[in-house]
Amino acid sequence: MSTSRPGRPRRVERRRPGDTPEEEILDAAAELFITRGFAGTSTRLIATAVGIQQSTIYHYFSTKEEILDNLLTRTVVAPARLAESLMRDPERAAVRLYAMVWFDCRQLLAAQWNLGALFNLPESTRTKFPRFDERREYLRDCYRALSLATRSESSTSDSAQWSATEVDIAAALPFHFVEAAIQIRSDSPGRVERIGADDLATGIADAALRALGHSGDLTPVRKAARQVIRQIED
Amino acid sequence: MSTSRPGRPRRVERRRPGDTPEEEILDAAAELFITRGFAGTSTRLIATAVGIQQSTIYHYFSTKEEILDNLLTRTVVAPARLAESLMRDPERAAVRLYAMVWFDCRQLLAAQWNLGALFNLPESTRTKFPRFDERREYLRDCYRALSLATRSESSTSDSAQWSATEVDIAAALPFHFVEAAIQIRSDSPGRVERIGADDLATGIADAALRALGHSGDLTPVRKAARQVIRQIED
DNA sequence: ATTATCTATAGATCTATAGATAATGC
DNA sequence: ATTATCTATAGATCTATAGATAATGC
Repeated sequence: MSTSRPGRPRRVERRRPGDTPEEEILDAAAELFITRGFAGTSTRLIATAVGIQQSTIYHYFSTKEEILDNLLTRTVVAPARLAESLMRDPERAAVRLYAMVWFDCRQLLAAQWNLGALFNLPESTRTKFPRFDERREYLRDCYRALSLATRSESSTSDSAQWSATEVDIAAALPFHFVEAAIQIRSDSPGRVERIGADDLATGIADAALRALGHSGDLTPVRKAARQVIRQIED
Repeated sequence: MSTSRPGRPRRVERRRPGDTPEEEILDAAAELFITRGFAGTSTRLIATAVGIQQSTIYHYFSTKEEILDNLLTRTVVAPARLAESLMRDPERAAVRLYAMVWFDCRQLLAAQWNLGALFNLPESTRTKFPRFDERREYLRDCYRALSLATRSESSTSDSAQWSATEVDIAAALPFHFVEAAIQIRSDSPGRVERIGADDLATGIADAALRALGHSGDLTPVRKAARQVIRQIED
């Protein structure tokens, strides 16, 4: 097994994680798109961060947009896959919603880069990335469906009656609470490191259930949710 | 009172809201920065949207960054002013927190453009805008302080004990729930129009209190919060 | 005289393409 | 022969400046 491969050697040794040049480029692009934006990151800057020449990028990606497309899609694939499983799971809605919020927050908080910040780039929302858009919309629908079901479950034991509008709004919120993880990580990365991705994800998932009117002790829901995730991951 | 002012006339008639050229430029820049990002918006594009030549912008702003600085600062001034008043107010913390969340969400949802989306531009977070950074940090601190105080108030009547970490995380969330208003508005502007800024702000403020463990009927808090805002606004 | 606008442009980018070069592998 | 990289560059931007011009106002 030789360490060297065919092709002209680089002038600079490799400095980025990733087994292939594609991975190295995506890693550098992720860091730069997040900190400087898409339009604010030149292909030359990405190349320099990888340690290759600007034009070498085009051996692997045919446009700059294709790089962003790759990054956007990979951040949304795992959450959407989990969501699919959860929609078929027989558990209570509260547990499934909790599992989804917790899993997605955890991924966003623990990944090497704060990839969720890419969702907020203006360039991501111009419907140039249909794969990403489709998966993200599906995710939003799952969040809404499970939120509505969770609300129904707890409305029986709840003292206060909610209006249709109140329910409609509350059902839209858990999806956006997940984005709070992204914001917290970009606003104060120190806090994330101090608290840890697991506990922070737990806090956000707790908040999602409470916002839907689930009062009282959440310990059983937390336990059941982790159990569900463990089952699905195997 | 003559309608025409000194100086060479424009080749195109005015098409933007705003009494001064500065306001016209800021209005166009807001729309474009939000939809295409800062680096993705050229000064030529802003000028075209206003109906002036590219270089005319530099008669009013000395750099492109100065335009963004203006927009960022103006979105954070009113919330910070309200926060200052609320920190001195004798009302219960829950009511003051509710008032702050409701007011800020409402402003973000009802303004002409979704200016809050500017916070998420990567260019906004590079500490190039000290006025904005300082006011935003102050706002975050106020949110945290009122959230902690709210939690203390309700912990006496609450069945479940919260750990220090749980309280720490929960206290950070209401600030980010306000950002959910921004996300909802950029993701689905139709929903905002259908529901209305007032009701959506109410739903988010409700969620903030519930996330802090405030269970039960929120009607009295809502009423008191609007009362507090009305007092301060006069 | 003062002002707001215009025209023109310098110098610095930036994306993507064309084609040369230096390795491996058969 | 195949491949990954390199060098070079065309053509299209983009920001900011210099200086001309067409109004008002004294």
